Amino acid sequence: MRPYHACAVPNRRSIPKPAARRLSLYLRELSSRLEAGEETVSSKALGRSLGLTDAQVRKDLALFGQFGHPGRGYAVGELVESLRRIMGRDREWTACVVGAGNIGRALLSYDRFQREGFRIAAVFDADPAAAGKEVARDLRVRKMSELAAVVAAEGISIGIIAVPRDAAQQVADALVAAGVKGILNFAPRRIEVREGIAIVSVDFTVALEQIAFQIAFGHSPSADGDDDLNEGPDDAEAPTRG
Amino acid sequence: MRPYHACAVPNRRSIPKPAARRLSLYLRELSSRLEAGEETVSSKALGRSLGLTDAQVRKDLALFGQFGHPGRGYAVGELVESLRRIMGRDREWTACVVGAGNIGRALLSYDRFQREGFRIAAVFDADPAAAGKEVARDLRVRKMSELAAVVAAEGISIGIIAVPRDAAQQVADALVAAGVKGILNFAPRRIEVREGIAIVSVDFTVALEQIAFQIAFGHSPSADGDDDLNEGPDDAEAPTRG
DNA sequence: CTCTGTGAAAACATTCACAGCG
DNA sequence: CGCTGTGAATGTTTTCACAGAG
Repeated sequence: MRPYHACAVPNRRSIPKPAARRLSLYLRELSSRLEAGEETVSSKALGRSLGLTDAQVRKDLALFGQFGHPGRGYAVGELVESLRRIMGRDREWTACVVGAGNIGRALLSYDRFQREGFRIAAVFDADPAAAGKEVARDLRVRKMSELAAVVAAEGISIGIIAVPRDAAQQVADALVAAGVKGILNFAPRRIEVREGIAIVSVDFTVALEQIAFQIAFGHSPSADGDDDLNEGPDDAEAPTRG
Repeated sequence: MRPYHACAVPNRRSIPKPAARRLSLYLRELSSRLEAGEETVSSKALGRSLGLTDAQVRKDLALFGQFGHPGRGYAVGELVESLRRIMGRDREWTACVVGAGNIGRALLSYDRFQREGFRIAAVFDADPAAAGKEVARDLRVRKMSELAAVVAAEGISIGIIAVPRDAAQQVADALVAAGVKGILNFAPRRIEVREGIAIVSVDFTVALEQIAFQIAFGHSPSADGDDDLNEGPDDAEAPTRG
């Protein structure tokens, strides 16, 4: 009896960064197929949907255990469950948004977060004039001075930065001091955090600029006519601080 | 006399994808230093600001020509100008947003696009009830049926997809048919376009999921305590279509 | 015969380390 | 000296190709 569907995390280290990003894609595609009633899927079919080779899919999944059934493929339900556990998606995450401007408010209205198990429990803004305003379903803007207390009280583990560039690092420091374990940054600059804090950045201007570059330069960077799905938001990890 | 500050594009191919992403970071940092009045900068200083090694910075810049002055560093003004030209940032780009929901509206209000030379000239929405509404400074929502005509009339070369998942591919096809050369996609799915069309995706849920994974897994993917700035939005290039 | 898991090979990207310019 | 540009060395990720399970 081999341990099919067994160990969730064999080595617990050395997950290639690109593979980590693709995990999200696998989970999404698999969830979609599960909903559609599919019971099994081959690495080839999965790869095709996502623009990846079958070998890539198998290597990635094999990082976490033996999920496949030779000759048959992967059991969709099983795999979804395993991936959810591996990625920490089997629990609810509580987050807060800092910055009640355009981006902050758009994120608060973004249903998908809620639906996917990311609950936004609080909004903060530095502008005293904004404090107290109801900015989304039963969420009032709070003062920055309340940050630490609210993070603790609500059990917030993820902070979302939606403030202007020049305030971003300061806000990040405050979030970390308040006890969050990860930060999603929308400000257009690099954020430094001490080791052990997860940080991922999403930068609209860089994204647009990449398009401009590709058009102006007349090529997809590297790999000419090749297909190429390059998943994953900008993420930054920096030790030189703290 | 060696051709300093000469050739803008030597090989015009084989720009490593990660390098292409870092170009945006260089330009941003350099612009900031230019504004601050700095005249020269070394690869080491530049790298330090961005969490990169000096060698990396030099390699990246050397892809496009000889910009540095041995013993002195890089002339900030010169380099900014060159990078802007290389990245196509020396001209204005005209874009349109499809989808007047939360994300679409937030993007329309995002001043930075305008300031950086990306002009959003039109908004479209499939909902007939939305048509005609003024959704941002002098921009009224247009019907999807007007897409092709408006793209042509306004000289729109970039389309921004801010519609729900299930409509995204269809919208992408319409944009390409209308003549845009690049697409920025905010819908949570992979978009396929024919070769020659630039596509970059930004996926909020994947971003959050990466944070959850890092926290749940208790590691930064690969490279343990190492510093690591991984710039760049998800981008997708797919040939298998059209 | 289909499809996985996985070593071995290839491709790709980063860092090192140094010659050479100013 | 300080600093660039770059070949050579190292490290990382992807692809290949095949043994073995069902």
